[in-house]
Amino acid sequence: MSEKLVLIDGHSIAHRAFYGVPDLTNSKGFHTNAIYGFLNILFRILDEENPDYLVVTFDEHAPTFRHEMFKEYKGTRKPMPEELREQIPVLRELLEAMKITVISRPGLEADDLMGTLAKKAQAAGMEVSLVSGDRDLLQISDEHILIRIPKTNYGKTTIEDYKPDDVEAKYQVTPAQFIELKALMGDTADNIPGVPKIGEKTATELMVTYGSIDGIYEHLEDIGKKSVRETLAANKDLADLSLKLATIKTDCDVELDKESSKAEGFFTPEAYEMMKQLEFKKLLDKFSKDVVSEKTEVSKLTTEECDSAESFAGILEKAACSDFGLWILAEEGNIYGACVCVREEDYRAYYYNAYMDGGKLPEIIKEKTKNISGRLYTIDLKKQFDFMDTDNTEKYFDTVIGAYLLNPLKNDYDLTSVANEYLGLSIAGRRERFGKSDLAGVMMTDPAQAKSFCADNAFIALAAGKQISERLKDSGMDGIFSNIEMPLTAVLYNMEQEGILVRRDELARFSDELAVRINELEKTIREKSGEDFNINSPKQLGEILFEKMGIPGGKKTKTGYSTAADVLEKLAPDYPFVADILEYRALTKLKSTYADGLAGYIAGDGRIHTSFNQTITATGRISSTDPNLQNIPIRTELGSKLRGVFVPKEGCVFIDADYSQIELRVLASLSGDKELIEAYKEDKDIHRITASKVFGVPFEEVTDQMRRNAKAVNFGIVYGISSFGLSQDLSIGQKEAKGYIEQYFKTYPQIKEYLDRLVTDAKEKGYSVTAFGRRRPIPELKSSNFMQRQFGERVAMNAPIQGTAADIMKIAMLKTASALKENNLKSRLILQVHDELLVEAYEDEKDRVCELLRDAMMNAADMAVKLEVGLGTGRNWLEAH
DNA sequence: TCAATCACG
DNA sequence: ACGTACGTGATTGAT
Repeated sequence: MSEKLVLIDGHSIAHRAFYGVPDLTNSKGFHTNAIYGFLNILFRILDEENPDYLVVTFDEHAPTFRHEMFKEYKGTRKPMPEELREQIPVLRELLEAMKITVISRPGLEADDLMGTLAKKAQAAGMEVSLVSGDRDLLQISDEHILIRIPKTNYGKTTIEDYKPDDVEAKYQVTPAQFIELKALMGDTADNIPGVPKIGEKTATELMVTYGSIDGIYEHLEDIGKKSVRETLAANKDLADLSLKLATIKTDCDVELDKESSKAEGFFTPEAYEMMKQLEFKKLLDKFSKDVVSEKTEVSKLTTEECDSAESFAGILEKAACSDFGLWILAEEGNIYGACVCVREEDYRAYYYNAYMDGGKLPEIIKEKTKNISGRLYTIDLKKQFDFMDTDNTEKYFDTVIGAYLLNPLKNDYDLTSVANEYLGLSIAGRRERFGKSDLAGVMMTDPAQAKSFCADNAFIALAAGKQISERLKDSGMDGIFSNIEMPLTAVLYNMEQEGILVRRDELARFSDELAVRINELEKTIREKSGEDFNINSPKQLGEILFEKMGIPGGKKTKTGYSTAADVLEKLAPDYPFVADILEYRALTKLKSTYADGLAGYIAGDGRIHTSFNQTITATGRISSTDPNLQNIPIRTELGSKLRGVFVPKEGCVFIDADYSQIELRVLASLSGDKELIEAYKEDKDIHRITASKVFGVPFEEVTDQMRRNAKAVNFGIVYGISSFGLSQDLSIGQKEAKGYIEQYFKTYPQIKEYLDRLVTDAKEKGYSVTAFGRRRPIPELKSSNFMQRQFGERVAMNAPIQGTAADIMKIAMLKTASALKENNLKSRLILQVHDELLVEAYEDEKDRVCELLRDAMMNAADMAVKLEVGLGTGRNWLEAH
């Protein structure tokens, strides 16, 4: 079989990708969409073609022979936007790292290099595929030269393939004629004034009839259309020039170096490193698959398999005398195996396959990890807790949480990403190894794979964990890691296990009630609009509202009209129809997300078990998913009824405790602002006091409007205020908003100083810090983009405040959990909503729990401003709040 | 898979 | 001249 060569037009493909792939930047604000799109096309071509050789060509900045031929020649491509231009050198660097031959020559365009290489390769008996976004290349198409033109649409790439037959089928001309056709149409040199331009239809007709531009000029008199005839007649020279400029050279001084152009070995560590910087997660997975075999040797891990549960127990017991890795292979409550990893000279892993004999393993693990003298390193501790003791967390080290603390901005802290970041190892993740099959299946079909997966986890937990541990110490975060995050993992695990009881019947009834009103609204909306459309589609709704019904209220979003609530609310008083839409929206939201949505999560025990995620937020808060129980409605009366379906179990009541304005109190404390601290000491309505001070009126004379404004400013301050943001929130002019802010800072001058300091410090360090030492990197502060920098500054002001409040709440949770335990109480923490805790308390423990809860929360941190806690009890969540 | 929307703190 | 409040997650329609 003949050898195959793939040639890629680097500029043209990057260009196409740039416009075809949605805007993409890495966390440093560097645009990456062209590179990303290019690589996608590259890998797709490689997969499809499996070529022997691969060459990428680029244009050079230097003038080409075409410029010499015609001084006003500017090339056929549009000028590049900066976001694309900056990507080209990085792309070339990456290709170099992948050991891909890149050819460019001053004085020649990529087309010419490809044309020459293609024709030469064909002459040497090779099959050639030429990939470009530029149809001019079709002239090169030949018996053994396939032209491939990728089109990137909506993120999907399709490739049009052209052999000479295909060119003829589509354009009715041969490849050789094709370029004459393009020249005739004038679009190969459209920046040259005076070049004749003939429409595609006419041009094709002429080419088909006369075969070439020369042929056309020979029969100029025969051309029927006067305008066409005259255009051509007037510009013969320029038509010839246009053709010359568009003709691709096939005789450049360039040769294919077979040795260096071999299409193999792209997956180098250097390339991996670059892709990591670019944050191409999907492509990294592709890489790790290919690099994994070579890398595991470097890791020097040897794995032994224990032949009995007893021998595994012995090894675990011995390992637990010093630091060791432990990872349990389990799924949905079933345990399939476990692996211990220790560091002797190299890393040694001991695996036990418990598939046939799972019964003993949980006991062994519980018993042997009870009193360990070293530290137990693992990955994703919360999931491992099904088979581990939740009590002695001070001995545990979860690499996932550690890696999160070191950089809370990442998306993943899994095996693959931690191994790569802290050890430079490429370790395949679960999906890559097992796909979607469940562990039960893997244990049967490929137990060796299960073993190596389990061993890798134990190994990486230990090896990466040591690195992470060091870095935590260096950054002063070992304290929050060991004293807050690790014990908190156990608390969260227990909360998830507890779950919360939900009245399924009430939920269904509420859903039915909503359905009735929704149907009515649907009918009214259709009648009033005279149209049968999908009200849930913002696109369709926007068209009905602003086009068909002619309601004023211009465009906003990229895709069309904004129909967001804040826009519609301004229209609602004048248009009852809009008010109907708003009500419809509110009700369908309640029904789909909450009434119906929550019902789907009720487990066999009648309770909803959410997941509390400890490694998601940038600020240190926890988040809740599947379902999210941190956004259950409360702000509207109708919505708040949903809280009524969350109830304590028989014999219990709910105790709800929430911090009063914790973020503002944190701000007052951290800034040390005398006025604000004093205001809090007065123990009166803080927004009213602020209004009184800011607007210079006696406390008693503050109007509701003034209080509202002051409250908005207080919020704004915490978010990293801007006059625009405040003006939007209050629907006032930006000038007026600016005035409020100035007055506020005059009232509380140390707040201003503090916020400025936060920004300065963060700029200097590159990260912000909470009162407890939790860091958040803010790369945006170094951005060349004004918007991004501005965002970075707001983040620098907000993160320490939100983050400190989050730290305090976490401490309060730990205190609460320990206090419940120490007092041998059966009451349990079940929910956390950022500044609120919900406890399912036994009736007879109610008073003690109230006391202990208030105590834990108020004393979680010693602040300049006292932390106030509001307590409530009730037979459901709504009542208790 | 993304954008728009809206629920919460 | 730009075009913004901070932090989340779920549902929907369009692609």
